[in-house]
Amino acid sequence: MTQNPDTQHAQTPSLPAQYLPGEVEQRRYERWVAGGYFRADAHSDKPPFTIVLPPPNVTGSLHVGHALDHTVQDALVRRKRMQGYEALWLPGMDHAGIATQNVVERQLAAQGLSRHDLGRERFIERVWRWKEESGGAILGQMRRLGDSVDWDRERFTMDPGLSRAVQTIFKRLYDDGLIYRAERIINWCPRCLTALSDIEVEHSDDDGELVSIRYGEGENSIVVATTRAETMLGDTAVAVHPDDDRYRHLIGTEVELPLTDRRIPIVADEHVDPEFGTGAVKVTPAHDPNDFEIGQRHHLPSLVVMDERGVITVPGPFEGLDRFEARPAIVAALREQGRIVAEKRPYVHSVGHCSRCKTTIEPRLSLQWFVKTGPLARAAGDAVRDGRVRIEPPEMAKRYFAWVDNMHDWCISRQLWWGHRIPVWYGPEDEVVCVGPGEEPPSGEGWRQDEDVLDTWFSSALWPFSTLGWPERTADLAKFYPTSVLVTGYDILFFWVARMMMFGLYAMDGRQPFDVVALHGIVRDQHGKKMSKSLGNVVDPLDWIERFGADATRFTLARGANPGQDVPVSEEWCQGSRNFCNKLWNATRFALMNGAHVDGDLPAVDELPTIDRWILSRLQQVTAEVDEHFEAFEFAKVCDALYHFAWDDVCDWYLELSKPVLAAGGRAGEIRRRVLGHVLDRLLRLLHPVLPFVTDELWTALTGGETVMIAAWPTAAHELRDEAAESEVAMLQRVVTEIRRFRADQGLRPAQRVAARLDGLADAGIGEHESLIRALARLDEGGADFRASATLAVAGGVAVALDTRGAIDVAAERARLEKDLAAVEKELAQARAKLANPAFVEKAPEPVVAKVRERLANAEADLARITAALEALPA
RNA sequence: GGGCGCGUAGCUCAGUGGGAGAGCACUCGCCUUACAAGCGAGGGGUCGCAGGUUCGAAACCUGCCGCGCCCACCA
Repeated sequence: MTQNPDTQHAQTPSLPAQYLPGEVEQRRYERWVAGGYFRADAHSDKPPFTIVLPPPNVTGSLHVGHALDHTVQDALVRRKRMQGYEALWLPGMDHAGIATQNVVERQLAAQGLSRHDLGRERFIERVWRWKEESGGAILGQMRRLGDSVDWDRERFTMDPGLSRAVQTIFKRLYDDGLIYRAERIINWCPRCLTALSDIEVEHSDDDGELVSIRYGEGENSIVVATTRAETMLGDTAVAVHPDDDRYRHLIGTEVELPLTDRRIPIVADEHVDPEFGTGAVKVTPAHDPNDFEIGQRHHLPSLVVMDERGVITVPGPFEGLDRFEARPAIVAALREQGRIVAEKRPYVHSVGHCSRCKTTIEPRLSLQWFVKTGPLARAAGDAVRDGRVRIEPPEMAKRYFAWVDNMHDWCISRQLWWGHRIPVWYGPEDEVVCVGPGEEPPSGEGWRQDEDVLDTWFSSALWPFSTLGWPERTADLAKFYPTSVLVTGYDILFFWVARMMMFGLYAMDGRQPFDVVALHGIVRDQHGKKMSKSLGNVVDPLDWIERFGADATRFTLARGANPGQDVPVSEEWCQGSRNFCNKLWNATRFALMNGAHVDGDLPAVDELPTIDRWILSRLQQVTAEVDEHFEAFEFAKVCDALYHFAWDDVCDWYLELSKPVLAAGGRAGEIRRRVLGHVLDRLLRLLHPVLPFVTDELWTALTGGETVMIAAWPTAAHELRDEAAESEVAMLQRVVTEIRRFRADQGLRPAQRVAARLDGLADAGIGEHESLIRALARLDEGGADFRASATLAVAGGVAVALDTRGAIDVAAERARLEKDLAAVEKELAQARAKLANPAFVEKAPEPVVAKVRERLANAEADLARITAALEALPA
């Protein structure tokens, strides 16, 4: 790193030349917490703005996806707080039943232990210890990210209060007939040894083989096709379509089931597709959901042929074999009997896997608890349909409807230990008593509580109101429900959002849990690939925070966050964000060194020079854009607008244009100091939601205020919009850029002073800025002795001539002019063609036509100017 | 099988009816006293393909090709 020691000196700036996030972030966060700025007051008069944090699982630490989620929420909350809302961001964590239990079981396994070695009570104690450890790590990460959550209201899904909420709603649903217990086919994980809900099953296309097996003998035999030969031991029928002529004569007869001593009926069922396979289906009601339905319709018995680990239990040669060992063994045995008619391999079909451990799901007949989703799901769909709840982006609503409108009953019992125990007691005479909170469970001989716990999403579904104190009628609930925005990834739309809707509407008497669902995408790597340990492209947010700062990390994520779209990130982009923070740092540092300050009102507009009116006008425009984009959850656009305003307008132009007047001092200098202070003040406020740390550090240094956190959010002042100033500065910028390009083309080094005369500035309306133009383009006053000239292209048909005293590189200049000429001629041809088209002139809106006319005029003027310049070039 | 989305510069993405953009990367020149984590200038795209609508299409419609995701009781 080259650094001129002389530049480090003199003014003894109070701020170092580089932004060093580490120390600043820690100090700032402690002050925010100590100042109580994160605390929300349920009794204030301010309008509420509420976000409940989607509770992270206590399974480890936060990943970069959480960092995105938190950044978005923090930005929303910080802005609303500045806007004067009573802003509550409520933090907490999820006990994450099966996921957490698996983590702890893996830890035990490493010591050669299983949960059964410890027993239920000691195992749960062990999980609680892990929860403290993991939870503590997560809280630390949230602080590092800068989350402005109300720590006094932190919740955990297994807190006593939230557990009461679980019991309360369970009891209420049970009494309303919306929770029931039944023997059904459920998704069973033979490794986790628990039932799973439909959405905890991931389907993938796996290779299998479809074998055709002849059941029965001779004329009355029938051939069935299956991918799961091992389940044939549990077959209790063969089904064919009632209209299938091939099999009509067999309906009502029985066939011998091979490898067993049983005979099974052939039944007719509409469900069978005559086109598929042989058109005859083996029916195994205990091991296939469709077959179960067929079995119900035809009163078939259900034979369970496997235990909970997927091991065959039918006495005989296959007993004790795992289901995947049994399959080839049974096929081999059948082949020996000459019963395998055809095999098709590989046959790709969809197979369900446990979302936690990837084990192949075994559909299994078992007695479980269910939520009857029909009425709840209908209400959840209607709330979105009638506009009470808005889903952003709206396209995602389609997915939501597709799901809530086709929802099966929800299996909520889990054969786990970590979670909310099902509040149901069974009596000695098979009595069933659902026990509400505060009620005494039945006691006495033979009574026992259900061993199972609830699906972890059952308690998550209560999160927007259980965290506010429900079922008590708390001040929090009155003030902060419904919550304002739910921010989460589209990947848990079904898992969580739909279920919060169902339970929220049910428990809160039809009041929705949130007004808006703002969905973001998944964080991916710089090539759009999903992050995974095996690809080695996982980003640890703490790593980035350490190296680039929390603000840079947040900015990188927010900058990629288009609604509902995945967010690609990379280390280089985070570096870029860090650089942006540093840019802000140095801009403010420059301003402070030059005496910029914030006090009182701005000078009257008519007293302001063009340059100030221009930057103030741009500021209003950006303020309006930022507000618009915030309201639309367009965080990428919020970041983009502020990035370009800060870097391009403020740093590259406004500060550069200000250097002469700041150096000169006087009244003009004083005005500039105040406007500069004002612009930075507002810019830092606008950036604060996304970049909380660096903006607070700079804003307090600039203004002497307490914290930018509670500074008022800027509103756009339309009276400060000034199109004349904007176009004047645009012209100035074009002239400066043209001269710089000429210099670059001519190989004139920046340090090389060039004496030159500028003509045409007054015609371009920027005559008063000549000295500024000279300063930015590094041109000295020219003498009379010009030997070469270059004429610069400028909009509006105005040419500004620049004559240099020294000889120029004629070839280079000619080449450039010829290139410009070609471009202008093309432009000219296009504009002429358009205007020559009567249909265009007639039908196109007037402003469009006017614009083309203007383009034509400009092009004509440019053509003349360039031609003249070419002719003026020495041969 | 059903549904959704995407295809724009080397990479990642904005742009939804009127002169092709940004960040990063790249080339050239610079320590020009806020910032080399910087400054200035520049190169680079028949907007997936083919039709259609329109005075005008990257944008709207249809089809095709390619990619991704979600859902599903495909024996």
